[in-house]
Amino acid sequence: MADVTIKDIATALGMAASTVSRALRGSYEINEKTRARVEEYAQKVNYRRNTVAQSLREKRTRALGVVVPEISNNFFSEVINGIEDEAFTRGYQVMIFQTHESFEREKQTVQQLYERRVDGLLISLSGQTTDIEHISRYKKDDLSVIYFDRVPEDENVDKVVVDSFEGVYQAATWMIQNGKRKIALLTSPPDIYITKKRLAGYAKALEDNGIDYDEKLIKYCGFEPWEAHDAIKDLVKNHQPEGFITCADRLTIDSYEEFKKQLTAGNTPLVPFFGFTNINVAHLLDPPINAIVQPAYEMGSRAAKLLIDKLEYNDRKHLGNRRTVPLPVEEKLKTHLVINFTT
Amino acid sequence: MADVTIKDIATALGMAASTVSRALRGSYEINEKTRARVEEYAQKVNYRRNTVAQSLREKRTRALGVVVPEISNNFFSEVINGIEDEAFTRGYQVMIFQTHESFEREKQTVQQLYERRVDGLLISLSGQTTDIEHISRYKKDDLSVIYFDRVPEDENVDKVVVDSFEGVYQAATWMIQNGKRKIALLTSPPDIYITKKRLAGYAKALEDNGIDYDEKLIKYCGFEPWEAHDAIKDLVKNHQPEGFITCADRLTIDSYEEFKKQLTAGNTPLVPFFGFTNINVAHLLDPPINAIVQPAYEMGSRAAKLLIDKLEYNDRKHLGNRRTVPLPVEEKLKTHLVINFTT
DNA sequence: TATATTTATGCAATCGTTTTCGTAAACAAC
DNA sequence: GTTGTTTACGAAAACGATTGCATAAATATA
Repeated sequence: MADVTIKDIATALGMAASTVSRALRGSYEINEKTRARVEEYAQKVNYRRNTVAQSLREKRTRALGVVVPEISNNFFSEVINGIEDEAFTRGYQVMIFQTHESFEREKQTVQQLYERRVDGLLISLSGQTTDIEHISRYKKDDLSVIYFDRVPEDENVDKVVVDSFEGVYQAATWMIQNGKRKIALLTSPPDIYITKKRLAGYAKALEDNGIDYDEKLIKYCGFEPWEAHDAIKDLVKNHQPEGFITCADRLTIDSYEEFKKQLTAGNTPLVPFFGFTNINVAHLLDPPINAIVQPAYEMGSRAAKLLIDKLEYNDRKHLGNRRTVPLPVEEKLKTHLVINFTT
Repeated sequence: MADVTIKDIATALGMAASTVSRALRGSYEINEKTRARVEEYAQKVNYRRNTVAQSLREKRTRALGVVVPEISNNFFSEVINGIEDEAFTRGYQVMIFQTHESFEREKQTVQQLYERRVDGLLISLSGQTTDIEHISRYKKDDLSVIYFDRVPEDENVDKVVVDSFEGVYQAATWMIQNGKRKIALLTSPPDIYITKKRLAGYAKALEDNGIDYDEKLIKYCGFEPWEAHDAIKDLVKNHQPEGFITCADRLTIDSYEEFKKQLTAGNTPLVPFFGFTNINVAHLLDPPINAIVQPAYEMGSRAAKLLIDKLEYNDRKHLGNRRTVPLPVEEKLKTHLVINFTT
């Protein structure tokens, strides 16, 4: 049978659709008895409101779009977890999409999300994305956006990030305190914003401890496993680092894999290995891996909270309160070290 | 500025909304010149169709609902990956929700999804779910459903599962071929459908090799880590198994953790450890873990394909072709063993 | 030239809800 | 008993896109 609509209920009960609508949403101007009748009947015929119609009418969907490079990545799935929880408790629903690191797909996805009229967007940019015209072309009134993790450099957008400077600084400092001076750093491509932060944290730790910065210990890698493998091979062969720091979830696994291979082959001594990683089995690896853990869940829930707050603020502004445009927010979350490997 | 609508374009170009609509969707009955004018103008004013309105009118959303216990679980995120890819290429979008193993939340979520008028639903049941009235109460015409992984026993529903009987059978057989006879099995609670399958596979492998079935080597665990920990402790202390097989992703990690602890403490010899797991670092663990790998990505894409095929079949039926009700489908996917540990 | 047929477009209803604006009926105030 | 006020509800117009039906203009046929 087709769905039962508000109109059906109205006819059945001999009243107007508007009355049923009001009764169902508990309007104060409906008589208690009428409300009870409507509710009872609605229950009986298993009425379910049609959110599509409601969204059209109200010009809002109570849906949020989430765009990430890859869902099956511990970090992102934890972030999504956080987003979903916050959204759920605030009565929003979440549509999730992945770009597979493709700019084209990101562009398409954002457009589709806009066409679906999601109320807001939470996005972590693809590896290929260099500018955000494809996102910012939508008016802020039409689509609120919060960036997280992989954010644009742009000053005028809201974002939630991790303090990578601090994270790398801490990891490098730990290395140095444990007597290591030749510390290899594997990180993302050089022109990305976040790469610069990481490099700066690394450099600062060295500087603070009077160690010379050696360009040859730095490797820039993309998303292909072989890039990490090659980097490790080269480092081991030509520079024999006394410790490794890797700066992304995938990168960490890929380099660790090769590192372990080199270790087993006897090409490198057992040295500490630090990774920006959220894998939940870091302590079960052998040799264990030290982790710079990003508060992924929290990043998600904070970003979602920020977005929803913004949406509800936007709503309020229509009530005629004078509008003070809120400044762009940048939330910076702290990483923490998990030491599984001790020298 | 508010969105530009089809009507806006119509007024601007001095034509009717219907003409614009037809031009935009490339109807054959629109003059080439008119179409070009409309398209050019639409482009210019950055027109985006409003999917909400379209969905209301067409009575379909081209959205699929996905409900899983937990997103941040390698298995499920891989499944989602598969779903999303298939859906994307077929022009559907995906809304993802998690139940956190709660029946109440599952019920709420399914209802919300229905109210949103998703065209179909892909669901893996929560740990607390024992019957599916909360799902099947929606008429099949209104909401097509495909179950995957954690499916109901019901014969009348479509599902995609893994051949757990075979998976466990193979793992147990491998153990036996490697000279192990006292094989511990850690699995899900006893009354669940899938548990029975797993037990049967285990029992059959023993039987085929003339080994007695020992009830004491079987442990049933829920989702709490301590349950796995306790199970391992007890097994090690009282039965000294010559091998372990665990039957779920979480369970595998939790038991392996305790197993490793016991191993380090010298309470158990180094014996093979088999897990139903999709973690991508199984080979990097020490001792390495043998995996019964489930084709998670494929499970997702198959389920999505099944669902979309069904939806499009349902559409066709309105064209008046005589309707043959398709029988419920059960697709059974093969697991495969990944041997990282050799005796 | 009158009629039939295409071709290209407009009109208006529809999808299911919400909401603004009325307005009868009931009640209160004087 | 006339004039306000509530109270409770109905009528109708949105929201934006699609589509069946009607029709004017252009072309073809007789």
